[in-house]
Amino acid sequence: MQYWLMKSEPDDVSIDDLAHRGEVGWYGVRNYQARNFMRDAMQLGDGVLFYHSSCSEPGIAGLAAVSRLAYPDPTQFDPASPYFDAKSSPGQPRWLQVDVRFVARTRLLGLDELRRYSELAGMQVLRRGNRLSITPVTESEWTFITSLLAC
DNA sequence: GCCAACGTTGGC
DNA sequence: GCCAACGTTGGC
Repeated sequence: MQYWLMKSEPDDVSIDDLAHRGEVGWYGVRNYQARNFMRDAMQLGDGVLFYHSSCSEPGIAGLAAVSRLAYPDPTQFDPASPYFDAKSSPGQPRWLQVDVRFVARTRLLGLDELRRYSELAGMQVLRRGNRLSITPVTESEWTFITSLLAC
């Protein structure tokens, strides 16, 4: 069992969208490091901090869980998709996704607030210039954040 | 295999 | 819209 922070642009898929749909495919990852986390490390039931990025209030907006192991991301084969990859093929898919299911909506735990806790100072998402859309979260970080959000 | 150019991410 | 950070591409 591991824990992850996964970024989504709320204009694309927000925590409310996930709450409404129950489960979504995490399509559109086009970074090898993030893909490898999904392929090699994610397990069913892993905890996910659902993070809203590229928006007016970036931060953690809810909780989710990995509900399906890595499988090919269908958008890579769709010429109409912005995530189309001509160098990928169904026989040799380059990009993968997992499914995540809704667990809870939380208050928005903003980036500014996250930065205030020394317990979270090591989080990858807080590092300057960080762009990785999926990052591992330690058990102590997970425990700290979920207890904050339970209040 | 180096590295400059380029593109993307994402906070501000 | 700006710009820092950094991953990717491609010429050599």
